[in-house]
Amino acid sequence: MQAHSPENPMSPPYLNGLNPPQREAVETLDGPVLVLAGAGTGKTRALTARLAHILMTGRAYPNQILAVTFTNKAAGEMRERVSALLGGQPVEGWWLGTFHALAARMLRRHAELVGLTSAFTIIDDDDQVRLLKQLMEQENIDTKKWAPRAMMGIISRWKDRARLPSDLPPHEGGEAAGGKLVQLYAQYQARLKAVNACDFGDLLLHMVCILRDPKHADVLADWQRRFRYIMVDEYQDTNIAQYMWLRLLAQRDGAAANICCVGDDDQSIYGWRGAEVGNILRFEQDFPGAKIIRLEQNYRSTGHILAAASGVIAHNEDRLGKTLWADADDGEKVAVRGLWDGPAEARFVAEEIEALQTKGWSLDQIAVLVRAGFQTREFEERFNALGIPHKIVGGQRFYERAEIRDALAYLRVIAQPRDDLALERIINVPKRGLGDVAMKTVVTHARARNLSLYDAIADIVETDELKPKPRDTFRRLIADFERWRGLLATMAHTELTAQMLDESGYMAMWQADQSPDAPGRIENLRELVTGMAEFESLPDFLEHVSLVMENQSRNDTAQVTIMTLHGAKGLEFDCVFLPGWEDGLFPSQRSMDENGLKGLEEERRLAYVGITRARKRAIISYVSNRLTYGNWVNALPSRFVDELPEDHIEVAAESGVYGAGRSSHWDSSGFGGSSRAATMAQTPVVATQTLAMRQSLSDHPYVRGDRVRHDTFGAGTVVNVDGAKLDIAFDKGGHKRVMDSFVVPLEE
DNA sequence: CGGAAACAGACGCTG
DNA sequence: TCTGTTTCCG
Repeated sequence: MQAHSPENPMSPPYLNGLNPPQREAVETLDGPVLVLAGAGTGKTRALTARLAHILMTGRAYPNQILAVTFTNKAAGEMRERVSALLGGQPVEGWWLGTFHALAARMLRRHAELVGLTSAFTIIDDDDQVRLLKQLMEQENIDTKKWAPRAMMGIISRWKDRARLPSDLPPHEGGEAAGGKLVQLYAQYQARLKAVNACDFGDLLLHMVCILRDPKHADVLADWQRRFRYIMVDEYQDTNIAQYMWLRLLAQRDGAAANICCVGDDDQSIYGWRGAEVGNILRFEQDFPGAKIIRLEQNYRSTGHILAAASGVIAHNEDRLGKTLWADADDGEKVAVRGLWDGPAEARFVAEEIEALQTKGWSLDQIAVLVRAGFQTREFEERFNALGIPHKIVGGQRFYERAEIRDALAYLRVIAQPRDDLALERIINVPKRGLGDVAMKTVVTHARARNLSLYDAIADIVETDELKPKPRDTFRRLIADFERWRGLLATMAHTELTAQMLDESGYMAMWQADQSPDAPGRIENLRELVTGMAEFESLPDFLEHVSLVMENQSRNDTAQVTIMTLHGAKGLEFDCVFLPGWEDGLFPSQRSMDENGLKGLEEERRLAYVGITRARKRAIISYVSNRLTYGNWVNALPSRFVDELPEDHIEVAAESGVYGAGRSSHWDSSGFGGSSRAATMAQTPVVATQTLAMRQSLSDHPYVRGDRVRHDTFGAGTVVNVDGAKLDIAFDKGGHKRVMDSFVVPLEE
C-alpha cells in the first residue's frame, strides 16, 4: 500500500489529510459520539471517512451499519464518497438513506403490527390536506375559518413529537377546528389506515410505536442486534419522533451504543418544521459518557467572512458554542449596501455579477440567497433582461407537477385499489362527466359500508342508484382499471403506463389543450415513463417517487444560482449575495410573532448559514423601500446588519438611504403588529347521527317484504335481497336495484 | 357539468 | 399585486 500521509506512513488513504479532531471523529468508534461540526469544517469528509474506516477495519458488515441523512441528495453523496474512498466499488446492502426511506423500509416488514399491509401507500402533503379537509367538512367545521392546511400543520407537529391521538388530552388543539382537532386527528389516522396508507410522519410514528411496544420486544431486539454502528447527519434537524426512533435502536444493556451524531446547533433552521434543536443540546444527558468532538477549523471562507458570521451568531443565547478559525487570508471585508428599493437592489446585484464575470469569476460560483421564495422574482426579471444565465433552485419539483401527480394517481389505483385519495384525484380527469352528484352517491355508500371508493363504485354500478350515463362511465372506468391491473402481470410497467395514459384519455386531454404549457406537460409525462424503466416493478417505482422528489434538469452552461437560504444549507459558492436584509423581511416578522425570541434566534442562525456559504465574497444588501403585497413600505435595515462586527465589514449606502451609518433604531412600535383578533365564534356542533352511521351499525338489515323508503324513488317493497343490494318494487312504479345504504325502513 | 367572476391569503420545504 | 380557490350562473 502506498504511503501518502506525512504523519503516519501506514495510515490508509481514507485517513489522509484529516486534521486531528476530524481524525478523532473518524477513529472514535465505540460509544456515543457527538461531532459538533461548524460550517465548512469538513463534516462530510469526516463522516464518510468514518464509514470507510468501519468497513475497512472489518468492524461491521455494510448491513450492520445504519447511516441516516435528511435528504436524498446527502444520502447519494455519502454513498458515492464512501465507495470512492473504498476504491470505487459500490457498497451493497447497507442501511444508508433518509429517515423516511429507512423507516419506510422497516415498516414494510412490520406493517401488519399497525394494521396496514406491506403494500401501503405513502401519501404526500396535498393528499394529507385533502383528506383532512374532507373530514372537517363531514364534521361541519368551517374550513374558511380553520384552514385545513394549518390544521394539518398542527397535526403534523404532533406527529413530529410522536404523540398519538390517544396521547393527547381532547382539548389539546384549543379552539382550533372548533375544539375538535384531536378528534379529527384520530379520524384522520383511522381513514389512512382504512385506505392502507401512511403520511410521511406516520413512517416514523408507526415505527416508534412498534419499537416501543413491549409486546413487540422481539422486533426491537432484532433491530438493535443488527445495527452495530449508527450514524446520523444533521442531527440538529431531527424532530422528537426521529430522536425516539434513534434512541430505541441505539438502546443497549450495559455498554453504550455506538451512535455517532454529527451536526451544528448554529445551523438549526427547521424549527418551524418540527426540528428540535434541543436534541443536539441535550446529547450528553441522553447518551451518558458521550464524547464530544468539535470541528472548528474552517476550510471554506476567508477570515473576514468567518468573523462576520461568528459575530452575528454570537448574539444567540441558546448554543453549545464553537470558535471557528481559519488559516485562510482575511480576504475582502463583507460588503454591506443600502439601496433605494427592490429594483435598485436587483440592478445592483446584476451589475456586480457582470463585473465579477468580466474579472473571470464563474457564474456557477455565484449565488443569490433570499429569505423567501417571492424575492426570487425581482432577480429573475433583472437577470433575464440583462441575459445573465441563472437558475432558480427550489420552485416546483418534477413529481409535484399536476400532470405527474395525476399519472401517479392512476398508477396508485392500479397498484392499490384501496387508495381512495388517488382515485378521487383522477376520477374525473380527464372530464368524464362524473361530478359532485355522482361522487356524493358513491362516497355515501362507501362510508356507510366502510368500503373503499373503488369497491363502492364496483357495487353501485350493479344497481340503479345512478343515472345510466354516470353508471356506464363508472363501469367502464372500473373495467379499465381491472384490465390494467391484469396486464401488470404480463406487461412491462413502462409499457403499461404508456398504454394506460393513452386509453384513459389522459394523454389526449393534454394533446387537445391549447395552453402554452401543454406541450411541456406531455414532455413530462414521456419523461415519467422513461424514468420508470430504472425500476424493477411498479411498487418499486411508486416507493421511489413518494420518497424521492428529485428534480432532474441538467444544464451545462454556467449559471448564477438563485435560491432560498434554507435551500442553500450545505452548499458553498465563491461569491454570495444576501439581499433583503430588512427587519420584518429578514428576520421575518412572522417568525418573531409566532415564536418570539426562539424565532429570532432561528432567523439569526439562518443569517449565519447564509454568510458561511461564501468562500471569498459576501455582499449583504437592504433597501429603504420595499414593495410588499402591492404597496410600498418603508423598511429599516435588519438588526442583523447592526450585529455584523465593524472591523469585518465595509458599508456604503445610496444617498438618501437610511442607515449609511450604524443605527440602533428599532423602536418597539415597529411594523404593523399583525394582531388578528378574529372573534372566534364557536361553530355549533349538531350531533345528528347520519343515516350512514346508523346503517353501518348492523349488516344487511333488510329481508324480503320489508317496506322501505328511498330518497329518490320514494316508498317501495323489498322483493329480493342480494347481500347489500336490494331489489325493490317502488310504489310510484318501477323495479329498481339499489344499495341498502340508500334506504330507510318505512314505518306504516 | 364547466367556465367566469369574486375572493381570500400571502415564509421557510424535505420526505 | 398576484395567485389559487370557491361560488355563481348559463
